Formats: sequence, C-alpha cells, structure tokens
Amino acid sequence: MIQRYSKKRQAIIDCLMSTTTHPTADWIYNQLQSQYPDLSLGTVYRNLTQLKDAGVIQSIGVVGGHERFDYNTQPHTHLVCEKCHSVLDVEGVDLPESIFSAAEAATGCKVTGASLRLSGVCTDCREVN
Amino acid sequence: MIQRYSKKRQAIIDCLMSTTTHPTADWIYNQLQSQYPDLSLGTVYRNLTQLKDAGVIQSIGVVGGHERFDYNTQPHTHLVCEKCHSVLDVEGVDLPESIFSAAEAATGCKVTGASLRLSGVCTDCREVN
DNA sequence: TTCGTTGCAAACATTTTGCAGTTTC
DNA sequence: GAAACTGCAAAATGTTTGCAACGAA
Repeated sequence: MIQRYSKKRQAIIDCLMSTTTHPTADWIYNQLQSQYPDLSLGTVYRNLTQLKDAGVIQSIGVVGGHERFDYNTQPHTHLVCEKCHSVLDVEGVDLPESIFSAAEAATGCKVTGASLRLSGVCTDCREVN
Repeated sequence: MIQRYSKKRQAIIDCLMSTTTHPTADWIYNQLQSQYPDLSLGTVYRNLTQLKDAGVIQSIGVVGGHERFDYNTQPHTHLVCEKCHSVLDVEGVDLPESIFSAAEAATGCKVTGASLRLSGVCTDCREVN
C-alpha cells in the first residue's frame, strides 16, 4: 500500500515512535508544525489511516471524541485518565491467550483480537484533587 | 438529575431494555419513529447523555464512529464484528478483580473500571464469506 | 405556575475528500 | 513521465446546543 517515501510521512512515524502519549492526529500536527510549517492536518489524517492499514501503527480507539494512535502494535493494556484523558501503557497486566478460545466457544464467532482498557485517575490528576 | 417523567425518555429506556444490539442513538431514533413520529434525534441524544450521567445506562464506547449504548450497566465483555460492526455480549469471559490492584501497582494510578473488548467476525458475516 | 423536556434548525468538532500542483522513483 | 503524495478548502459525519413552545407536577 505504501509505495513511496515521503518526508512528512516519515516525520509522522518518527513523532509517534518518540512518544508514549498515544497521540491524536491534531497533537501530531501541532508537534510537527515548527519543523514543517506547510504540513496540513489532512495529510496527517491520510497518513495515519494509511499506516494503520499497512499495520505499521495501531489505533487504540476513541478517547473523549479523539482517535488515539500507538506505534506499538503489540496488544497491550491501556489506562485512560477520566479527568485529563491521558492514556498510559500498563505493563505486566495482560490477557491470557485462553480468552480467545473461551470467547469463541461462548459466541461461535471467530475472535481475532482483544483489547483491555482500564479507566481511572492518573497520578497528575490525583495530586491536584 | 432526572426530575420528571417523560413519555419519550421512557420509550428510549424501554427500547434499550428490549434489545441486545447495543444500539446507537440513530438506531433508537429509527425504532421509535413509528410510535413517536414527532420524536427528534436531538431528544434521543439528550436523553442518552442524561441516562448515562444518572447511571441508568452505560456507553460501551465508539464502534465505527458511532457511540453504542447498553442497558446492562454491569461490566461485561463485548465482541465487535469487524465486518458489520455488530456488538455481542460474551458470557463467561470476565476479568479477574486482581487486575485492578495489579494495574494500580504498575502505574501508581487509581483504577476505577475495566473493559474488555474483543474483535472478530460474527456468525452471520462468517457464513457469507 | 414553575421549570424540566422537546422539536427544530443551526452550530460544532472531528475526519474525509476532490482537485490541482508537487515530489518520488 | 507516471503515479503517489500534498495543501487547501469544502464536504461529510456524528453530536451538541439555543430558543421558543410544550408538558408534568
């Protein structure tokens, strides 16, 4: 699907690779603004869609109305802060493989993926309160 | 928060209670169209937000760009069909309570909720293919 | 009579798309 | 030079909101 090199696509990849914030399209756009003043938000969206389809990155779903992206395509657990909508990786809290077969047995469906999303209050927001 | 009775709000609740499809606002609107021809989509949205805030119903998040609602407010596992975006309850595949404390230990955050969403192909879509 | 609830339409926010120009190979 | 990629602005999508009229208590 991706057939050519593009400076801006690479910058988007690098940006995603260098953060653990699970950013939105708009956040990436703002980050790259200084380096690429002529970058357009449409290009960010187009590339994110393309990279997602190519399996280079992953969407971890919508949080507070904004889609969040992750360079880490391995399945892993996330925690979403109810107050500030930040998204953190949760290490060491993973799903057993057995849930796939259990779910297939329970539903008769083919199960191809699983994602665990926790909600809570992050350390920053906890202090404020 | 909810201080008065309203025929249309009750109809929305009844509609949600009588289905296992985890509907969207628009689906509910269409269902009630015949019985309440003057119902407006805005009212459906307003009531869903209100019922969610009151804890009467639950949002199970956004699937393919549409927020899905559930009368069942108990935490339970869902399976989302990749092809038709239908959402099924998965019985008997639940998360151990221990993940809460494990996640709190791993992140230092307060963890208040957990949701497990599986993706796959439902039985209907499997046949077609 | 008060004020919550509604219909309607306009506003809103995020994301997608058409097109003409640019870049990569 | 062909085809992918881009900026720009307009369109599309799902959801929210302001306001005047309506309905419940």
